[in-house]
Amino acid sequence: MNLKELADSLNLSQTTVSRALNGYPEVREETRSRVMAAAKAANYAPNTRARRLATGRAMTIGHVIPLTGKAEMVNPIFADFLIGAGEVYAREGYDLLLSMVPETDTEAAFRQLAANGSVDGVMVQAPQENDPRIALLTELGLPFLVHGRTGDAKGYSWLDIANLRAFRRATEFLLDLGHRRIALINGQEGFDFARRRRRGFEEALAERGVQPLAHLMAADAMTEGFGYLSAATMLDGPEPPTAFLASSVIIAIGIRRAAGERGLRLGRDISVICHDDELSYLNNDI
Amino acid sequence: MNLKELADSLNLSQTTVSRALNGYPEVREETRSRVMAAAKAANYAPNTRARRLATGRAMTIGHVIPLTGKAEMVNPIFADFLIGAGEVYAREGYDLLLSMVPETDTEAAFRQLAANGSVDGVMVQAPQENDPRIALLTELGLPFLVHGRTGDAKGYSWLDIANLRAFRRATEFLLDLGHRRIALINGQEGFDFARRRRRGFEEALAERGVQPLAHLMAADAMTEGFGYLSAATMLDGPEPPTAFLASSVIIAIGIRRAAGERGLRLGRDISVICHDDELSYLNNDI
DNA sequence: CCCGGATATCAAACCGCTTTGGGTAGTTTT
DNA sequence: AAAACTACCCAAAGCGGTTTGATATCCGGG
Repeated sequence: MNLKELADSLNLSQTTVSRALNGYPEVREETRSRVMAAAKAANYAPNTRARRLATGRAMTIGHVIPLTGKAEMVNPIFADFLIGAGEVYAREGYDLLLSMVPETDTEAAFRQLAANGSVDGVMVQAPQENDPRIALLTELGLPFLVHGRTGDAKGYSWLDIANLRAFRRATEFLLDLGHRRIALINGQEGFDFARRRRRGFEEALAERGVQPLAHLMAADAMTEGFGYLSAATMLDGPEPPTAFLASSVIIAIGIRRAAGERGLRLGRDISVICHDDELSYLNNDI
Repeated sequence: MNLKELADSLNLSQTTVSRALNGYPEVREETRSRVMAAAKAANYAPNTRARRLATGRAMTIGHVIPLTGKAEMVNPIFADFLIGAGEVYAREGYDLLLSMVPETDTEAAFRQLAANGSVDGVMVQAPQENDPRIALLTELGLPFLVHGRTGDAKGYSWLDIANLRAFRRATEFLLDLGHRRIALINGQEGFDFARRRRRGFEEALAERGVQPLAHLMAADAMTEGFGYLSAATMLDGPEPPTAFLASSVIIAIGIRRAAGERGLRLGRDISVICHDDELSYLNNDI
């Protein structure tokens, strides 16, 4: 059933039926309800492809996921973000287009999206310092929103959390508990969020006159293995940490493994604070 | 730059340009290369919306993710599957449309997709016994592929792994090692894969004349907390297991936590085999 | 009674591509 | 030399909606 057939069956023009369905005012209420009823009865839904061509809007937001060897973009936090974004889009009548491309092809992918008009805008996740995607998208005129920020965060829209403050406060909390050898196991430094977190950590230490120890700071893709190896090395070292600050619950699980192997119990022998610890399948409260 | 402009600039008809770009034979090689060059120079990409309307194909596969309270569909295995599917689609020129809907709205979502033609087909994940989605999609005539299977697995296309055999073999392996009290911590029984896994487990036990113990079997959404609580209960019980079979690495992490708290070391004091243990950020080899 | 202004509806243009159904040379058959 | 192909190219008709620019009717004001 398409618009023409529906209109014919009602002895109305396509114009009127279209307007009735889309809530335009220039149609009598009685006519509108007749149309609505007929549409519902016929199980009519406007063809998305036609509507998109006619309106010039794709009603779709693109997420371009660069596939690197590293796990960063496939990590569970990003997956959760994706789900949340999808929910919001759906609520507003937008679709979510997921585009998986080898990292080296991201630029081509964006150019493609901009040229072929299959999305109205894109989400940019995990920006690096001076992320080339921002300049590219600006040049292409393809609307975008950055999840995170970079540089002076000027000239584009972004949404972010207070990474620096979160880590400063967490560090202060550990310092208040008396810890002096605090380890930071962070995400890859290339990412803005990781740098902000480190700054927060360092600022808090500096404020209390505590020297940050290079051997108690690690940064890499946030995997369990990385958390484990880093923690193991630190714990076996000459000046082992008494507390850990982890950038992800996945890292924290690795820390727990390393600690456990050494007979250390979290919360008793050693303190761990971890960020991004709310994953549906990794509940943090049992 | 659209097709008309490109054609005009080349003094050719839209027909010829379109055919040249799409590799049709009725166009001279010289003309084709001229067109190709001009298209590249002008950075021309056919408008997706128009192309989709004209061809009647959406060039898009839909994944409808029901949002339940439970974590099942958001679990990392599904996320990994999504990434993999997206890669394949991209390779074939297809997009991946992600649709997050409250579980109660799945039927409406599928009807919508079928009526408005925004996808050419959909992927159905984690089927339950006699999954209503299969009947619905068949009725709607919307092509679909089931990841997993259910019932007699007849009358539709599916792809699946050998769940039953994997768990039978894993169980046999543990039996060979001398284990007799083996625990199974499984996914929700509503899902076909979980039932198959249990069958494999039970068949292996039966073959060796070992009684399956009800208190050593648990099934629920595969979270870390569930793995932890189940393992803790079992280990503290009167007949604790000497080995665990886990349906997911997430569950296994919970088992490890419970074991660790009780001074048990995996691989030394207790054996654990887990399925779906290959997640990029949860490397299993360190 | 005529005119201006709502109100409700319609025919047709348009979005940008694909595809159908010719047409025109030039070449080969008969 | 006419008939039958072939190789290339084109105009125009879709695809199924939205939107523009009329048209027809009715009503109140001057």
